[in-house]
Amino acid sequence: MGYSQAQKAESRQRVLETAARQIREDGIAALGVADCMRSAGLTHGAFYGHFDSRDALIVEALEYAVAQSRKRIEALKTGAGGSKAKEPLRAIAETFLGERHIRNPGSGCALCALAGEARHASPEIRERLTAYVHTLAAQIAETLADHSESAALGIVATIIGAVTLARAVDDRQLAKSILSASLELIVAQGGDAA
Amino acid sequence: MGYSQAQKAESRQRVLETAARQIREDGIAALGVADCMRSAGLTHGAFYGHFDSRDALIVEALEYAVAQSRKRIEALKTGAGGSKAKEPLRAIAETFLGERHIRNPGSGCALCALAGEARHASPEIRERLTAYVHTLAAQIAETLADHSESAALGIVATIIGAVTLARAVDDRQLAKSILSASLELIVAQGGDAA
DNA sequence: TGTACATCAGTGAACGCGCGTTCACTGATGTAC
DNA sequence: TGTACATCAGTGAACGCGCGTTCACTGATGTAC
Repeated sequence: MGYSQAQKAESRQRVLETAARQIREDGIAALGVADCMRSAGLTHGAFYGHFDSRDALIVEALEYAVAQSRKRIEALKTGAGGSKAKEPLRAIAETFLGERHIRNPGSGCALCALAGEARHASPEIRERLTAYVHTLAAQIAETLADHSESAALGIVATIIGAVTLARAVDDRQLAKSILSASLELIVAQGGDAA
Repeated sequence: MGYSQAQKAESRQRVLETAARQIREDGIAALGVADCMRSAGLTHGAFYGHFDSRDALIVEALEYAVAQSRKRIEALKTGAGGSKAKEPLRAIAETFLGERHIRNPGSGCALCALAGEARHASPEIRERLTAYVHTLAAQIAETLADHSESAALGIVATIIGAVTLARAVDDRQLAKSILSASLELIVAQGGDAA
């Protein structure tokens, strides 16, 4: 068939983004090399021209997803998009606990999607998710009146638990109740202009 | 070899308990029929004399684990063992967020162990975990001053998130911080004699 | 500018392995006489 | 009470399938002349 070098880079990027979506959507364990390549518009044989192994792809895909999440939260904090950043904690919590995020794990927060699986994952995966917990807690602490790292960790736990449960449960009404109750609990912690 | 009928029932129970432990410890996906049978002291061929399929075993094992959890929380609420039931919310939270529970998922709360995997599990599994979320929330609501179902759901989210994260993270100090911050957040919600 | 050829991204068949499931067989149990 | 035999829990080999990985091959790209 023949492909230029630029096309190879594009292919690789497509595989990476597909994997980053798939691991968040269906879990790390469910990511199949052939399936991922097919979704990226290639056949499975081409895979090893781009990545050393399935595990290597997964680590890179996770890094990609985590970096993406970091940027988005930073944007929420500073109120990007020209909007006010009056209540950054509320903005962050509403985004995490919002219907859009709950229904689209594939493009959402990697920690929310993978926290439950992390315990069974490789050291590389756990390491990167652990680093992201630190980042997320620090980002949230900055939005608190007292900048409390401890309070921020409690909020992170509530967010992860609420998102995980809302997605786990097969009852939409219950999911909504979990999310609104958790949002309330979080903003009450703010001590902010909330 | 030859076995009596009583021994068959014992074997079945042993397989069930082994499975209930293994799904909580390593996840549903990781449960292998051969592995589970070996852990129960049998060979894999005997499996289908006890259960229709791997999926049937998993559903039954989950039911077993959930029933066990329900009873334990009920005991904590009423302060079983002769001890006081003065601060049942604190007692429950401390048990869930305690080191012992974090380090022993195999004998702990099924929801804490499987919440993250539930999204990818069969409808039967999700159904049973959803029912357990209702139970757990109701049990916790009873310990709150205003019996608020909503506040209870926020607390459940925080518990699940804290336990999931503490187990996910590869940094023991961070895990401890998450747990103590979450405990504080929960008891502050109490409005109780906390 | 045109032609020959080396490169290499991608293809698709094949391999090895693990796992869920099946099945012919074994031998102690416990009933029938 | 003792013996013959049907039952059936458990054994272990085998099967089929899916998946990660390998590899010989294809054919467009882009360089050398």
